[in-house]
Amino acid sequence: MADSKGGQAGVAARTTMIDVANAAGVSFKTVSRVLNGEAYVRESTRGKVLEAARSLDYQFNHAARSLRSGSAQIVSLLTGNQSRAYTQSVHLGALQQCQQAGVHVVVESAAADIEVNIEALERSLLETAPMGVVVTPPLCDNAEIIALLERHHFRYVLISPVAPGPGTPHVGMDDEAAAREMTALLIGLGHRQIGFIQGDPDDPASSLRRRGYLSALADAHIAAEDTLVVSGRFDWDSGLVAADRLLDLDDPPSAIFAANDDMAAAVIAAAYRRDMRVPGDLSVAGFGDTSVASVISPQLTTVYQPIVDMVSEAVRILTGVISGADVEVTQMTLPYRLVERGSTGKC
Amino acid sequence: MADSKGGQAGVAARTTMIDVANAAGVSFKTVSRVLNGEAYVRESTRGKVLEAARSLDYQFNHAARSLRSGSAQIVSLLTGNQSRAYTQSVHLGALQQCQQAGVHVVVESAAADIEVNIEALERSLLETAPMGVVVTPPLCDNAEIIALLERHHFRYVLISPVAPGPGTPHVGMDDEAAAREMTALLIGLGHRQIGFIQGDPDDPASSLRRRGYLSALADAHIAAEDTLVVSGRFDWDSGLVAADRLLDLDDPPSAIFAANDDMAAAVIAAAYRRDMRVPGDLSVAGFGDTSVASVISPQLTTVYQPIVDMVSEAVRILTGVISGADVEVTQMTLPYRLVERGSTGKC
DNA sequence: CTGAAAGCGCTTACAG
DNA sequence: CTGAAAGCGCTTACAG
Repeated sequence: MADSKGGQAGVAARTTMIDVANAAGVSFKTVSRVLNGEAYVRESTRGKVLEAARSLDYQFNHAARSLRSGSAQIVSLLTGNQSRAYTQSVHLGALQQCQQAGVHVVVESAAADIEVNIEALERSLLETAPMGVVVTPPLCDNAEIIALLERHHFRYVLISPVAPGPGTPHVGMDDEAAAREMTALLIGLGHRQIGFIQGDPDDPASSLRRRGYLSALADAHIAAEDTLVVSGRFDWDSGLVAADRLLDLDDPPSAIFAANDDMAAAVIAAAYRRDMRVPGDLSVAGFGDTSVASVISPQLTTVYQPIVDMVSEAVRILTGVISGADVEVTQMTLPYRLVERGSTGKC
Repeated sequence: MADSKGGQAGVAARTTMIDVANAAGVSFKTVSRVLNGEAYVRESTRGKVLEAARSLDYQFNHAARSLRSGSAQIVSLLTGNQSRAYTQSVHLGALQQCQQAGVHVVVESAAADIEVNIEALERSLLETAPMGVVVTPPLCDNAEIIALLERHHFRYVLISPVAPGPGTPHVGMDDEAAAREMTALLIGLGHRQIGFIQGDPDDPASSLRRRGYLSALADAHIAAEDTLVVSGRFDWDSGLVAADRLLDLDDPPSAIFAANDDMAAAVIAAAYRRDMRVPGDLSVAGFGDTSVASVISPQLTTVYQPIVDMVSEAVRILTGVISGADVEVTQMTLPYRLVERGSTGKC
């Protein structure tokens, strides 16, 4: 009775900018300004609006925005030449979060030969006018791409960059710590002669993992031997070649740690071809916990890498203009996890 | 000069329902009716509107609809317990198409024990009120689920059902023909003693593939032997057991065709454990062309199954109310493709 | 079977 | 730094 305005009793009407404006004592236009991160809003006003939005549990209406603004919000996904499993995970993470934010995903895949395509990329980005760009490995460590993004003032978040500049928004995991921990696990099993297969020697992620490997050896006072570190290119074939190099050594390793699962799978294949048993004669560890890890024999001991979540968080940073926090969090390190399966055993 | 109405020259204004209405000579409300598939529209009117929409290349504005109607459009994804790779592909296909249609995806995963969960599923579906439901294997052949969907008049599309009722909307591929062709490939390589590893014997998809296998044998006048068909459960472990059963036969097969890639990977593992070479001593073929197929040694000869596309098409059927066609296409068979890699060779 | 009016929740200019 | 007005393209009742 007290409230005789329209609206059905019991049905909570959606909270709109107008409600937030009333609660904050400003016009709804000001609410719009704050929520869109526009300049020229007094700091105290901004605080009141954010506080009101939070206490009313205000949900932004993306449909209304895109109807009025006449253009869909877009997040661009810059992907390089990773494995199929990796790329699928990246797409999934982006799509999941974007659909929730009412944002569209546009995939810009850059081939290996960046130099040739950088102009096409620039044109496409300018045309698409994304509200943000997610840059995945190995592109996230490409100075030319970062420079391009900076030049045009695109907002962006890097996934798993090795050397992000100070303040550069990024989401990743601690590759070095993960590799160190995995190496320590092997050492704990009694292995002293541990081989490491990296990706391209100058691949950023790969070098972090190698660093972790070396530091675990140092921690255990095991001398690192150059011959025990060989290079692949992250694919299965190169992993096979690398494994053979290690197993052909005069003093071959009793355990091999590969910088990704595909190469680790190849190590197991190489062992079988030599009638070596895994883990009886050779322990094998991978990195990534991709789907291959659980469908090879024996199943692979590896590091779970939260790719879907990393990309998801990156999109959240890009799309989440309304954050309660005073300082927006734009750098995150997500937890990894060691997954011990059948491919590793005591020495 | 002739057109002095507002709007910037050169910038094509978006085509709206009003434009379509003018072109068709009806009110825009009628256009809305037609495009939403409402009843009570004269057939001739419907035709005119559809024709006008097509010739003007009208694009429906989802933002406007959800703003006005106050609720997001939702497609539900009913997924059972398939492999991780399969599920990821399903999600990807749905998300890709839904984002384009401005529709949200809600995932309803049903555990193996349907009976227990059917009520929860019903409640959730009623609450979500999706505009359509995509049902993936093995749920797509569950009579109880179909009955539930029919009872509440949900629109739905089945993915790869084995025995869809007449007129039941579904998207799939010809599993039987694919299996027949793969078996014929093995026969063409000189194999006569060919083992087959199915999933659960009563799994619908599995039985189609077995049928294809048997019919290829018949085509080649090769007598089928019961001992050469063994059952797994689609996972790696069961594939290993099944492979051992086949290889332990007095007259073991020279080739083994597994009903999915995971089990085929296990066959290769089983062969290595016996010091058999693949394909030298044993040819192995899989089904699916999932990511594992290219990261095992040797790489797997298999059947490419377009899961992402199948789900994508299913969503398109569910969301695409405006179809130019007079009769809406709700049944599709997508092409498969044999992928010959290193795991098969001459006998 | 078809139509005229109102309004969903925002952003876009424009004005102070 | 802040606000009042108009309108994006549809759907919802309601009326014929």
